[in-house]
Amino acid sequence: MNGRYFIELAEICEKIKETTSKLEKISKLGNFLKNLNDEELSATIRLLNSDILPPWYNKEIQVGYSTLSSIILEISGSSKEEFFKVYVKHGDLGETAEELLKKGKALNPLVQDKLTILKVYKTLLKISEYSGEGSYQSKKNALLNLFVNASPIEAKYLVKIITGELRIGLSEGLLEESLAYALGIPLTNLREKVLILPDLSEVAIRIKNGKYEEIDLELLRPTSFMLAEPMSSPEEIANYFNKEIIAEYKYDGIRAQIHKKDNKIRIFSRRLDEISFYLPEVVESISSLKGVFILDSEIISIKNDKVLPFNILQRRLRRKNIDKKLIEEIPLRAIVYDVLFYNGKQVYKLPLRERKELLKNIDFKDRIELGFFKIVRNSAEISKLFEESLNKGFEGIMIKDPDSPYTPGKRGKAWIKLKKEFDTLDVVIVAAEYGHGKRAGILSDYTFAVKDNNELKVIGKAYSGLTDEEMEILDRKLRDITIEDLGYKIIVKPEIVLEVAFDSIQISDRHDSGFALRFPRIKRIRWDKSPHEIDTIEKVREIYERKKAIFA
DNA sequence: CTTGACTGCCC
DNA sequence: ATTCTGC
DNA sequence: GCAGAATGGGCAGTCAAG
Repeated sequence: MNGRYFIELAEICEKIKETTSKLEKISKLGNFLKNLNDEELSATIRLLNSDILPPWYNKEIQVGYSTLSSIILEISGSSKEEFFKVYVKHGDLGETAEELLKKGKALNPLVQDKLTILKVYKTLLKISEYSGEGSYQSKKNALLNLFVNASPIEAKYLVKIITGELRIGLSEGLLEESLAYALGIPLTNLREKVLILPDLSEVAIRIKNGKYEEIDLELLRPTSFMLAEPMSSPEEIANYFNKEIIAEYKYDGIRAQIHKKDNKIRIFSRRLDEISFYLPEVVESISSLKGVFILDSEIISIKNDKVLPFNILQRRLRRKNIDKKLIEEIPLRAIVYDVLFYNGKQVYKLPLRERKELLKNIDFKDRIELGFFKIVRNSAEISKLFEESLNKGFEGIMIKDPDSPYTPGKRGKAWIKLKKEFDTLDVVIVAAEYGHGKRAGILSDYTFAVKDNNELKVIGKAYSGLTDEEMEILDRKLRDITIEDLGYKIIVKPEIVLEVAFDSIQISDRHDSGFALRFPRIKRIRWDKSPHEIDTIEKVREIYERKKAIFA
C-alpha cells in the first residue's frame, strides 16, 4: 500500500498546534487536503474528526486511555513511575507518548514500514471490528503494529486521534473551514450541507465530485438536531422576543429523531446513533401511524402519572435484551414537537408555526403523542407555564420563535430553554487533581465534602465555573495546605469553601456521602466562609427528599 | 460464575 | 450536560 | 456570537482475571 504518508499529516497537525492564527491553520490544512485523492481525503477527515465511521453505524473502537497507556509503556520501555510523571506534566497522553518514545529505544528500529494515512485509517477500522474473547489482544496487536512503525511525532498523533482529543486548536469548525478552502467553496455552503448530512467526509467527497446540489435531507438517515440556548428568567425571554411566542414543556428525557418511510422506521439519538433497537414498543407505535416523515421528539417515561427520573429512563438505552418486564417497568412515550419532513416534502425551512400546523395532520396515538404547546405573550404567562411544568415533574420550558425555520445543528436564540433555578451548597475542598491539556500541571479539578456531625463526607467533584485566574490562585493555595501527595492527586486540609451549584441530587455510591450532584459547577469561592460554616448532610437529604416528592 | 476495569454515550 | 476564553 | 477546550454523574455492555 502506498500513498500519502502519515508523517505528513502529523507534521501539519504540529504546525496547526504551533500557531494561534486561524487563517494560518486553515491554509496549512486546506492546502494539504486539496492535494489528496478521494479515499485519502475521506480518511484524513475521519481521522481528524476522530470519527472512524459515522455514528449511525454503531461501531466503536473500544480503545481508550488504559489500552493506549499500556501500549506506550510497552514500546517505550519506560517505568510506570516515569510514565506517570510525564503524563501529569503534559496532561495529554499523546504528548506523553512522544516524550517517552524520544527517550526510549524504539522496539524494532530496523523495520521501518512507513505509515501511510490509509494504513492508519484501515487499521483503526479493522480494530472496531474485533470483538469477543481475545479481542483485547487483537486490538492491541494491531495497534502495536502501527506504533512500532511510528516515529515519536506519529505516535503522538496516533494517540490523539484515537482518544479523540487532538488539542491543537482545530475541531470540527476549523476542519470545515479548511475543507471549504480546499474545495474552493464558501464556508456557509459547506456548513449548510454538513448540518443536513452530518458526515463531513461524505459531504466533502460528494461536493468534490460535483454533487453539491444533490445533498439534502434524506429519510432514514439522521440530520443534526436543532439546539436551544439557555436564558435565566421569564423577563429576559419576554424582553428578547417582545412578541407572541410558542412555549412547550421541557422534558428531562432522551432526544429522538424519528424517521418513517413506508414500514421502515429508524430513531436517532442526539449524537446521531441509531437507537431504534432499544425502543421496540416505540417503533411499533410509530408503525401504526400514517405517513412518511421525520419528527423531532423527546422520549420520556411516565408511570402512574409520574415522570420517572432520568437515571431510570437511561436504563432503557444500550440494552442488549429488551423483555416484556423491562417494557412494563420503564414505559416509554415519545413527545413529538417538530417535523422536518412530511409526506414527500422537506418542511424544515417552513416557519415553526406552520410546522406545528402540519403536526396536527398526524393521527398520534399509543406511545406517540403530540407535545403540548401554547402561545404566550409576556413574562407572567411564561412564568405561569414554567411553574405548571415543574409541578408536573418536568424540567422547565422551551420558548420558540414561531417565525423560525428548523436549523439543524444550530444553537441559536430561536429556541430558548428555561430550566428550574439551581440549588447551591457550601462545601469544602478535600482533594484536588491535575488538569489536562491547557490545564496540565494545574490543580483544576476539586473534590469537595459536606459536614456530617464531626466528619466530612465527599459529595462530588467540579471543575467548571472558575476563571483561569481563580484556578491559579486556588492552585497555589492548595499546594500550601497539602496533607498527602498521591502523584495524580493531592489530599488537602479542609480549608477552602466553595459555593457549588447543581441541578439535582441523586442517591449514589460514588462518594462516601451516599449522594451525588447532577451537573455540578462552581459558583464562587467563599473566602469569607470557614469550613465550620459549610452545609450539612441533613440539608443535602432535605433537598433530595423535596425533589423526590415529584417523582414516582 | 462473578467481579471490576474500561469504554462510550445519555444528560 | 456547563462554563470560560480568545478572536 | 462562534469555536474550542476541559470536565461532572449514571448507565449497559464487554472483556480479562480470579
